[in-house]
Amino acid sequence: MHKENSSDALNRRFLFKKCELNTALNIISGRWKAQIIHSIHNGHNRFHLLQKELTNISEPVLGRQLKEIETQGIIIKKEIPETTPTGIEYLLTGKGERLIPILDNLCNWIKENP
Amino acid sequence: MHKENSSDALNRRFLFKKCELNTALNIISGRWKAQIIHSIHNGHNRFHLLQKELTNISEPVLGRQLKEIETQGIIIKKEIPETTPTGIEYLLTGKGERLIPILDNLCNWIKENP
DNA sequence: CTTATGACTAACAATTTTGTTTGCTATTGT
DNA sequence: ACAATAGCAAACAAAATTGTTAGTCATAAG
Repeated sequence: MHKENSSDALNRRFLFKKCELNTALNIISGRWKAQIIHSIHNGHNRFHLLQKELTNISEPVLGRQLKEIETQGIIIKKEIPETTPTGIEYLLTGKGERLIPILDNLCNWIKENP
Repeated sequence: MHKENSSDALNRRFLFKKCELNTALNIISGRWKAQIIHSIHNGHNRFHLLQKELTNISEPVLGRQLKEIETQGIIIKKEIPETTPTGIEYLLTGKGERLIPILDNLCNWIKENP
């Protein structure tokens, strides 16, 4: 986990204070996070659908990434009634939705500046 | 370094293929990179100026981050003539300049969605 | 002749991130 | 009875990122 007072942790906090840009990047820069957010936006909004989309991801890894972006308020979980076992839907929050165009810009930036 | 065939490396490549978004994020998601790009844009375009801006960064770390964003074509180095020791200026390339508004959007996104 | 400057680099250690193995829940289909 | 489904979680191992220590070069100032 985190060591609170390692140089690494101190530097991370220094950057968070310096500019919100670093906070934002911290949220979306995990290995699968941006892709998960995009995939949910494209309708792959169930655990097993995401597993299919992200061929090589393992269950614990997907679970962790989902939990982290949930903690950051990018997605929320919603139980689907009358399903067994109880299905869970992932939905983008407003914050999450407003991130989508920025991710698209990033995508186009690379396409136009290879 | 890199292990070419570790699961981690394979997954990274899977994502690069899946969507350019992941390539873009890979370029800017190092600990200091986005902040360095922004600082250069704001005129802190010398090695020693960046060191002052990023209080706690060490020289080897700054050197590495600069080299990486140079390799990605975000910045270029330029010798300043008639200086001893020879000074180096860092300049954003076109690709780098076109990244700035996107970083600003990310910054505003967090400010507006805390 | 020692120290300072500007701009690094290699080698190594600390820390964090990512991935793996194993196990769980409750219900339905065979 | 047994496997299958959907959706996880803890504990651990592997790998990558980040930070540290020590050194380089050429010139100029004290």
